[in-house]
Amino acid sequence: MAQAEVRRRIMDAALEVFLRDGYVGAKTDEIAAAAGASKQTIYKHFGRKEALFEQIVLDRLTGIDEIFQDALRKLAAADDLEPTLREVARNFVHALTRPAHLRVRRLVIAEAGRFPNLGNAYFEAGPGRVHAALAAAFEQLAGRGLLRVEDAVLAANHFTWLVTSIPVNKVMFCGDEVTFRDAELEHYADSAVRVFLAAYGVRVGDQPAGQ
Amino acid sequence: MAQAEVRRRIMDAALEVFLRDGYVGAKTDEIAAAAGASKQTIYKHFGRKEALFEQIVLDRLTGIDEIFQDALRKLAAADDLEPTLREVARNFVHALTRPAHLRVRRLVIAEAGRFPNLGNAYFEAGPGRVHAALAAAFEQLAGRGLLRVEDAVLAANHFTWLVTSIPVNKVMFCGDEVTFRDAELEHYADSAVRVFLAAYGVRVGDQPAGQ
DNA sequence: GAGGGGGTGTACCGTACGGTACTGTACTGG
DNA sequence: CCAGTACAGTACCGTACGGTACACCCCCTC
Repeated sequence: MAQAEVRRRIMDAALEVFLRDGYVGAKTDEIAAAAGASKQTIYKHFGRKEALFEQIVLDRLTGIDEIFQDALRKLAAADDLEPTLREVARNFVHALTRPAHLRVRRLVIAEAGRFPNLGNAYFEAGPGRVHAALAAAFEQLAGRGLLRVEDAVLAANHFTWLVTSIPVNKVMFCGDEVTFRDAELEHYADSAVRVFLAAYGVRVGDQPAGQ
Repeated sequence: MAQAEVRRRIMDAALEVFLRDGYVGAKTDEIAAAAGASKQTIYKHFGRKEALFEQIVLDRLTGIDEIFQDALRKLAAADDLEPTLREVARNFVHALTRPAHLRVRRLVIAEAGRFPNLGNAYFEAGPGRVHAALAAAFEQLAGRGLLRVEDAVLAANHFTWLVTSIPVNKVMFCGDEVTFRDAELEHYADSAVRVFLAAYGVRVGDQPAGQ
């Protein structure tokens, strides 16, 4: 039963070629060569180039957010907010700046015009889910008087983009060879948390859970 | 002397086709048809498809930041910080969410792998320049005791991404048919300013220009 | 009114790519 | 030992695209 293994080899090779050349620029012959497979086999498994592309991108989407779910559960239950939030932020920035993630992000953006449903699916499974989970955590924290949050989803957006925008946008334009040192990423995370808490944290003198 | 006019017609048509189909997907025949020009003329003017593409993108870069320069000069000299900052933010978010800008942004990101110099040039001429100008304004404001800013470039990044990230990222993934109502955009701008000032504004009881 | 620069239209060339057909082969189960 | 299946390899088809060549045209200038 080597079927699954061949299929995986094809998908891995195809992902690499699609990431490098884009959907139109990728050649099925090259994918076959890179996979060490026959073009015939590819078409047996996936039917059309489009289907292969969609399968691959969708495949990369499953479980994007699971990495954060436990961190966010911990966050919602945290008593010591600032260090926990800082940990979440560092978590975020490290995970989201991994080349494996950013290259897919670039590819999806690039092909969002040709595959609108893929763009939507990516946004839904990625930022959408993360924002929702983060907003839920913020609401719990607000309920416990540890955060002053009026619009939790907005706050989740602010947090996420504060943490990740600088490195992510740089890579979007300047390619994958841009890398960041850990200290740099953590500086982004920490300063984002500082800004976030200045706006949404409770300060001495505030009423416990007021808006 | 219709030379310049034909050239412009070609560039306009080519931009449209490139934006719709990407670099590889765009067909020179189609560009010629859309421009009402002959393919021969295109190749007389630009030589190769790559050169045409680069010219067009570079052409869209000139003067990106000029829109903001006067607003930022006004900001640096402002006495009443919050409303001025809010005006700048609304300015930003309206300008950057114009389809004409976002589609080019998507295109550049999409082709950053194939044209690395274009990605760099875009980042330099766009976000780079804006961040630099904004940072200069923040430093002046900090010098006048109206802002508490340690790292002005970081603060400029925070401001910019706080203001624009939500709509910009949505469009990146979900295509150009996503539009925003003015009220929505201004809500993003205002809430971004609120967060920014909570972190970087001076509060009663702060020493005049302290860190 | 001859000449030339800049343009259009079209036919064309070479190549390359998505997708298919065909052959041969290794493995697997009965 | 046989049948079936999944695969590699390769040749192939049709089409399409980047780029060029050629014929013709308009307009301006001397």
